[in-house]
Amino acid sequence: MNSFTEENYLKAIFKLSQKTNDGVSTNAIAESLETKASSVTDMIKKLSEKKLVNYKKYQGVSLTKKGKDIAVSIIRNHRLWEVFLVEKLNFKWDEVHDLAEDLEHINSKKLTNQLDAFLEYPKYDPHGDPIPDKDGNIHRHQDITLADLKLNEQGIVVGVKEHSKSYLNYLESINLVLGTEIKVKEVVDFDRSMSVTINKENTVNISHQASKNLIIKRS
Amino acid sequence: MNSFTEENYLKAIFKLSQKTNDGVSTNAIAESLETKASSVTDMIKKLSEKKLVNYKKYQGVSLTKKGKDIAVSIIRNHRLWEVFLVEKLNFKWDEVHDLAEDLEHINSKKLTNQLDAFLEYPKYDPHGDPIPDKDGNIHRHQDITLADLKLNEQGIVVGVKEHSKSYLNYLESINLVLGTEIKVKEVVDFDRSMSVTINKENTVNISHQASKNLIIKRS
DNA sequence: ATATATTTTTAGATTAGTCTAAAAATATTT
DNA sequence: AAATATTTTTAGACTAATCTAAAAATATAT
Repeated sequence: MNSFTEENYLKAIFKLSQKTNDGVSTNAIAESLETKASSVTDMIKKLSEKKLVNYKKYQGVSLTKKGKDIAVSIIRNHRLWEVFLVEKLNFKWDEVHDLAEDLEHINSKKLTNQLDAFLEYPKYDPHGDPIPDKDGNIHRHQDITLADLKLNEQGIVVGVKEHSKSYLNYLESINLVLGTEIKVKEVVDFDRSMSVTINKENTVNISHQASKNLIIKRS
Repeated sequence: MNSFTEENYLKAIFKLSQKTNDGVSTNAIAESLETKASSVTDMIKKLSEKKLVNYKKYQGVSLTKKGKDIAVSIIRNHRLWEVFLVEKLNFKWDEVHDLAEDLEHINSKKLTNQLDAFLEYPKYDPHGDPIPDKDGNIHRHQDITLADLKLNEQGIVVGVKEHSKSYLNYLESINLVLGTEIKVKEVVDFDRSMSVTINKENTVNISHQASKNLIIKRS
């Protein structure tokens, strides 16, 4: 068995490798887990002993098959629990992350799969992140954001790239939730802010900072 | 915040004080948590520092109000999760204990109360143990077991005093589940075994060991 | 009431995970 | 290519929770 701490390292390494393709650096892991580089080195050695990561001194680290399987299954747990909290227990999408961080470490294949069935095999969590299936397959959205849309193009909001409470609250305050239809009415050249129409009803102004974190499916 | 370990000590002390009324002994705690007396002494000192237990060397230990509140809320969590696992995720009553041991430590009043509401405020868990309410009140069953019933008396099975997989499996194999109506048809004097009729249908023989662990409500 | 047995506590060591400070390796600049 | 900066690793220390072995306190038996 692996400790919560080990699992959190595996998850962090998995998420960081998504971005880089390359080996993940000690410092990147330290930053992501809000710990010190020396602690990371220690833990990497331990994970390497357990054959969960590939590691050569000073060369960065990558997950082995075994390590990746664990990371993916924890992410699966996390996202299923988020769905449960929102769909069944009436939590808001900005309230579920921390609880899911704890729940994800409850280690039972049966629990995970029964929960999945109970929720009717959801494909995405409340933030639009894809839920890995039983076999660890992840169907990612195409990486198109609102900021990529040109004048008069339209799409459906299918996810967010930034998960902070403040961003999620802001989106909700302007009625921008998953499934919302959005159309670009104006693009301001100098700061890349946009005017967009939401659900063919109201029009709002959105900063580039906000639009580049909104994942869109063209429609 | 308290660690899982601290919470488990509080829970163990709470359960042991139910039985004794008196202060709980170091050895009793050690046995219940499958650890050593010396470890218990160390932890008791720590809990005492935190004002969660009353402790005087060599005099046994008892919970303070604060300690008791924590213990009860963990038991509430445990039993609510057991209901969830059985009612919503189709677990059997002999499969849920270990998972609930983990889930009980997820610390969120909101989660607990929303789960309670989602389950429609159950009063008992799948083994008939009472679920403490929001304010920590516990409505215990009267302590009558099948072994207390006389010839021709009858009652409803409302709980078990022994939670081992083997006992629970045995009960299920003879169709003895919560809610079953049971009537004493014969009591064998020398070994106190009984013949009982289950749901007015079939009649089975039950050892004293089995009957004294079955909690009954007279009917 | 003294001797013996049991229980509880203390002393000192161990393991997991973390940290700081310094050393070693790698990367960047001039 | 040497000097400087950055990153990574090592060395050694700390805390939480545990353990074994021995000492101290309490309980039981004769």
